[in-house]
Amino acid sequence: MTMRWCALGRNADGRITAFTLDASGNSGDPISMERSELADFVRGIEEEHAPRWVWSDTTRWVPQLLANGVRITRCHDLRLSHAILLRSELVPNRGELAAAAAWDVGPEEPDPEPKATALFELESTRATAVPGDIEETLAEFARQRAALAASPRQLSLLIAAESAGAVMAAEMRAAGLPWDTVEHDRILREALGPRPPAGARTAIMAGLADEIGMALGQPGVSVDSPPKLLRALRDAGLEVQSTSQWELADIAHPVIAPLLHYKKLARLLTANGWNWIDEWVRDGRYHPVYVPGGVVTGRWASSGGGALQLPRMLRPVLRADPGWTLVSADVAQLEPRVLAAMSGDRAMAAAGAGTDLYAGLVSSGVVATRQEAKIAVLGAMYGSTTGDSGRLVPRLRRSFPAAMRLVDQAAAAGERGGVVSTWLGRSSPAPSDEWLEQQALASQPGATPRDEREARRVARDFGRFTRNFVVQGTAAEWALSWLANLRLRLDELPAAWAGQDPRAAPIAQASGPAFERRPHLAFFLHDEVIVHTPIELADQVAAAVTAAAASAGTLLFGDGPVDFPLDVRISERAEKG
DNA sequence: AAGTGTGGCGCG
DNA sequence: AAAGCGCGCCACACTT
Repeated sequence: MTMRWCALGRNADGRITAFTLDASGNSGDPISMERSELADFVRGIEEEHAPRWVWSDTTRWVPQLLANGVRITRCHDLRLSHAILLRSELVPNRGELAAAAAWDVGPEEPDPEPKATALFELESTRATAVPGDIEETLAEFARQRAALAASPRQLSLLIAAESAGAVMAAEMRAAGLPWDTVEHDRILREALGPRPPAGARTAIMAGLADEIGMALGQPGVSVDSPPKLLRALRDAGLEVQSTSQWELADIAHPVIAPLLHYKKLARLLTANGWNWIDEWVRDGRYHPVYVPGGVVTGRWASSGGGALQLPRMLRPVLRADPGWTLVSADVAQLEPRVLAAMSGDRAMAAAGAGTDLYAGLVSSGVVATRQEAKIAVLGAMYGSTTGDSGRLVPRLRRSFPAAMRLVDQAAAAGERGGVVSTWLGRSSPAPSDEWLEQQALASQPGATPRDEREARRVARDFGRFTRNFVVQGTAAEWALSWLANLRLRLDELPAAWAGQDPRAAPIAQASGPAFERRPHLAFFLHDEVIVHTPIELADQVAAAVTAAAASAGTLLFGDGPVDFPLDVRISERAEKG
């Protein structure tokens, strides 16, 4: 039998059952095992058959496999797939999925760090976790296969990409991002001065706070409390509505400079200061918790440590192990390129034919400066109507009618309370009952002008959401495809080192047994990826990153005119160890 | 004391 | 410039 899928589930008695299926869905005999046998079982099946593993929830299976040094190539994550298929307007037969309500749950809370133990802890502590037993796993898989069989092909791509994302998120969490705490401490000291006692300001911040109090004529004013600070500013004669930095920046007053400086330092200290290092960096690795599917558009969310908000000033802190280096890549203007590809807008594709789409808009005469191009494009995708951005959008409408029609139609659908879908078929959530009720009330005879105004306002809000949903969501699909393709290419690379004694290959011990001799994904942020790799393979990794981007473009959009150029950098800070 | 809401700011 | 999309996290202020 050709093994195409291998489903795993647990039994009531705590043992694990594996069910293998061929392409027709015929199953082999069930295989029952103790939890302690699972890692070896998966390793053996993976090497011989490389099936698509089918399981309830990747976060409950992969971390323990990785802790035992076992990686898998492909999976079908039933929880994430259920969420997509249940809501997708492209799935015609959603009734059975809707009836399986036990599968419609959000992501689990982050577990404590999985231990490298032979015993698997597959029980969830959460009451609302998805079912993990083998019968329910097989039943849900059958429902999803039926749904996919009745749906357009691209949904199968989306399910595969989402599932690959789940594996990659677990792998990146386990491997961690190589983090130089000495450099981090140096940056903190340079900006903030020596580490203060717990809960206290640094001396530099205290000095700035004194300056602020002096400048306002209110010694001891509370800088950390926006309401109090706002009152103090207004008492000092500054006509501000908030204490936001963008409102303060342009005011000429002695308090502004120390205040903005203080805000910068306070942010650094509380968000990414010494306490953050203590909490999140272990053994030279930052282990962020990625949450695939955590954003409605399909982007990943994160939980713990603010992985998606690492400030630029801390980028020098990312440092490869001795003998290793970091290959970083980001896509130039991913979202407008995705919009050009989705809409088939040939003029917009042509503007992006270089490496800089914004520069392309300038040279084709649509706008005068690169800055204007950026503002105009973002305004078009976000639904801006006022300011410079809103003023520039009509020019785009003339130059790129197909692209603008696509986002305008998505916005119109949202304003009507409708649902829109991404290129691969992820659908937006319907508006809330409250929203619908508000729209209904505003069209009743007794509605006040205020009712109508408010209803129109929230309608436009929802239209901006659906407008952006199709672009942001499709960009997330492109990025997932890119990453998944890259991962497969990276797994082919160690062969390139053949002829060398594998025992001589550099070891990244801190990344754990599954990653210590191979290039691996280390970080992902919407349109940006970082690979941690032995130096010898860095050029090949860079080539793989580029090739993967081309593959993603072809996978989603065929051989269309839109390309997705990358900025690829190999870290210079790594030293041969 | 613990939970919820808000302002502010970091990222794409 | 600070309006227009999506997030997470912190400190403070207010509620229970």
